[in-house]
Amino acid sequence: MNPGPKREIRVRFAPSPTGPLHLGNARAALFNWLFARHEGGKFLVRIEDTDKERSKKEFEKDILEGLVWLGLEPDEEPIRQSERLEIYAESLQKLLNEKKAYWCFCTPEELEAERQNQLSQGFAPKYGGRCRHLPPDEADARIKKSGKAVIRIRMPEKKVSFNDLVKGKIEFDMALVGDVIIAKSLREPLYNFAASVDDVLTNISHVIRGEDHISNTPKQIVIQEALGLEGPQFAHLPLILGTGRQKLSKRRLETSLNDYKKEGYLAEAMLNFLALLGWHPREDREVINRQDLVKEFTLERVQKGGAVFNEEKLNWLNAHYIKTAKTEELMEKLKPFVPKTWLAKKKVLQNIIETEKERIKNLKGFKDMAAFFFGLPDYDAKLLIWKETPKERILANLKSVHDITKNSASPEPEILALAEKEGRGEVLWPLRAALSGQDASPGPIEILKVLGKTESLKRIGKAIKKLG
RNA sequence: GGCCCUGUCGUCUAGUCUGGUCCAGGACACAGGCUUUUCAAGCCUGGUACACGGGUUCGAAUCCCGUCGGGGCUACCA
Repeated sequence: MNPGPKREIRVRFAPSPTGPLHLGNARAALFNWLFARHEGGKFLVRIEDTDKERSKKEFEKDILEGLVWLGLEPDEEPIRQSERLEIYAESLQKLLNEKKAYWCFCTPEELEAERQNQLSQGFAPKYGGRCRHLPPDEADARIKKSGKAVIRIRMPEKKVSFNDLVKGKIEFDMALVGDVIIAKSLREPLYNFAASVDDVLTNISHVIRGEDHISNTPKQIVIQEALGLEGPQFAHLPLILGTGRQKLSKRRLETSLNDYKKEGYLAEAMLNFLALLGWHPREDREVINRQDLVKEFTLERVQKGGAVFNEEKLNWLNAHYIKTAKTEELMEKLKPFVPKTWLAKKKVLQNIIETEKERIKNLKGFKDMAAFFFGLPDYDAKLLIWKETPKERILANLKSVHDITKNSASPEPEILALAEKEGRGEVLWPLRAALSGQDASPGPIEILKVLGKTESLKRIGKAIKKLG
């Protein structure tokens, strides 16, 4: 609890690979990373895969990939708890030898009956301590015979408090908790034990995690005390909530960060958004890049209350980052989202991106938005008509534009002049419709430039035919 | 039920520690307007919040007490 004055800052992100990396986890990872970078410390990743049934390699992969995407790569090779069983067994044996932990032979059925009984009488469920005073040699004999026993820690009946770096002082009465199970066997440690051992053995200085772990904290402190090792400081982050302050919806929870990537969100936008969920810089600033995030981040400014996930703001940030991105960079990011044939026409694609940039909401939507540049969609002749303008006038204007485009080296000023004379809507609308085949698109002159003379003439010609 | 955390616009939040400059500021969203060939973008304007009730004080979003609301945990899951 009393970190030395020069203790090295080491934080960890410790997900269990029982599901994809979701928003809550991603934010916990980000805050850890930010804290480490701000303090000049190290950011580590630990895979908590002690639950053999639920842990899956594919989830581990998803989590690690998500971190890479956000640029939150660990400073040391990630470690896996499943590969550290020896270490936990040793610590477990040590506690057993020192009588700080003991074997418990109660069956799950007995325990469940006890729990129900306590609940029905209005008591908080707690282990009664039947096996607490079994003589060690008797326990050893039984363990050799049946092999079926779990390990419990002797919970001291005292109050345990810690100074949470975001919540302040928190105190628990451990008399209410009782002797909790810390392992299913010597080689099957449970979460609270494995995490406690790892945090001290890997020299973690600050444990920054979701507040769903607050009630685990005193147990972990007791375990670390029993081990005789100096524990880390704790900081518990408010949870991300769903609409209505309810739990984040199942759908949202199951939406992995990588799904957002596939939907066309930029890592920068996601990072910015996640940072603002439960944290805020000193100044009123909504758009804040990675570098400034690192510079500004402190745990003191982390919000205490839960934050509702608000996708509209994410969308706005995403559009903002797209709008302000360099075309070259945008092109790189767009690559996985567009047909290969488009990529072959690099220069054209670049011009298209330039014209559509401020309209793009997400990378995925770009394809539909820009498709008309590569092939004129079929459209109804009615689309060419501007408001109440007679067909004949539209036709005449399109013909004039066709002539200008065909004969002039730089047709833009002349088209504009024509539009001034004949009416902007009467000239520009049908031109735009003819070139795009859509009711919404960038301006006609811009499209014309991207399309080039030949293709533009073809499209205008087609429109004239449609009207004629 | 018990234990713990938490409560400023619909949402993210500034302000709370160190009471007055806050009849509460910014952002997203929304509404209206400007611009405009369309859709966007941009610009301008607008509305909406200190959960409630008591104190303390000349004065409270800020301090104290209570109530209510929300969340987490209560596993041989993490």
